[in-house]
Amino acid sequence: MGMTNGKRESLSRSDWAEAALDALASGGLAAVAVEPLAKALGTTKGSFYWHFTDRNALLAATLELWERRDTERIIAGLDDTQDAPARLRGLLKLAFASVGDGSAAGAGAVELALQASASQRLVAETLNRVTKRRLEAITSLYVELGLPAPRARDRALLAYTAYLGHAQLAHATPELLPRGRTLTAHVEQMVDILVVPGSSPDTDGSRAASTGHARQSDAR
Amino acid sequence: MGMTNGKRESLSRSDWAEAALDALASGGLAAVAVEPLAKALGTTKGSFYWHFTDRNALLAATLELWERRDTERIIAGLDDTQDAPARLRGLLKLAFASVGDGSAAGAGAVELALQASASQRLVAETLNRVTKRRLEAITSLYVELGLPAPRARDRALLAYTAYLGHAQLAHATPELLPRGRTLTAHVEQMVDILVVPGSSPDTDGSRAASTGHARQSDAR
DNA sequence: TCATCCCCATACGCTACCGTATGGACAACC
DNA sequence: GGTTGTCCATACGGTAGCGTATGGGGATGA
Repeated sequence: MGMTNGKRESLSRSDWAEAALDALASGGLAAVAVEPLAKALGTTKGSFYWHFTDRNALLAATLELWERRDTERIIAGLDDTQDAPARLRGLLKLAFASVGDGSAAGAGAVELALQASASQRLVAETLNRVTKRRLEAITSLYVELGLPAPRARDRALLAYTAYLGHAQLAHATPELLPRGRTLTAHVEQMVDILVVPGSSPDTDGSRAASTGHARQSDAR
Repeated sequence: MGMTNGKRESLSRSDWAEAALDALASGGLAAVAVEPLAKALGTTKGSFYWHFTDRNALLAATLELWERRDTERIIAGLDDTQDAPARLRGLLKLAFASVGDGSAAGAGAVELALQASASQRLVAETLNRVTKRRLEAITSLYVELGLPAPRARDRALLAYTAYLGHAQLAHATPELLPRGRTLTAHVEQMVDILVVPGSSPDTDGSRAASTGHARQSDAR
């Protein structure tokens, strides 16, 4: 009971949830299906319906797993040792970069799948919680930057909105995004535009941040 | 042959495509299914398989219908009588607004459905064409604003990215978006940030727009 | 050694959808 | 008024997935 190691012993509830999360990331919500997952795990439905009552139960477990990890991730992503502008820049750059450089399914795959299936109540609810949490985190960073609360909220919305759209583009039409160095330059530029502090453009010089976007020179 | 009026005569190919487009907008790609559509049209599969060889053929017709309309729409959306900044602002505001004020499925419903199903080759291809076309249109507007080509492209990407993300938010988690007047204000602000020309912050005074972002126009 | 319980395999029925086959209703035309 | 062609209804077989039922293997404890 509670063996979380995955040799080839008997499967556990979380093994199924893990596999379901993978399937969700790569095949969308429809891929979270009992029989295909059983095949992928090298077992049969018999196993599944012992651990779960329902496909819906699996879905719930999967969503919870994702939500928990995401919450941890967002907390870990905020490096307390830096000041507000650096943290904001870092967070945004990390988010935009994690989307997937153009080829393989990046970190945002799950959220895109969920976004697409927001008609499901369970999905909609977790999505709401996660999005709310993220928006609050970004908003508070903008507040630390000196923006008044409502404006900070607006900026956070814009930033998150850009993140979502970027993930969409990277997933659906990667050919239309720049690649390689040009991509990172583009991300850098977006972050620049999204961050623009109210007054001081660069508080500390310690950060080598905004590498050399200055001119966006490279014509490629 | 070619009767496009929709009394209760015999159905035509485009009747099916039309219905499929509706289904696509409201129920996603999975809703473009023969038997359900037949039920919705008050007929049976027999009719469908007379007009189409395949479900795939229906999909192709539906995508083509959408693409054609979208192309017309984007052309119509660009009002030639105005100058570049006004056209850009108008286009963006129209796009952001058409997303759906928060309740019913707005104009962007189809694209979101397609975005979610970009694994399908047919979908990916049309999506590519449409996105490419849109990006080019936005880019050329930024060029008219005086930006050099590569920067214009970057700004266009950011703007389109914001549009996509906004549509996502409006569709999946509308509760997290402001509503009513606050929403329009937010859109206005986003457009302000997205438009910021390289040099002249406000070419024409006719626009009462830019609510108050006045400063923080990036030096450079 | 035998009973018990955990974990899984197999077989079954059910639903939803695809695509095919076939036969008609109905109008147009000769 | 029979023929032809258009358009649709119905019936059939096939696949994929859900959920249930039932039985069995294997460890564990008495």
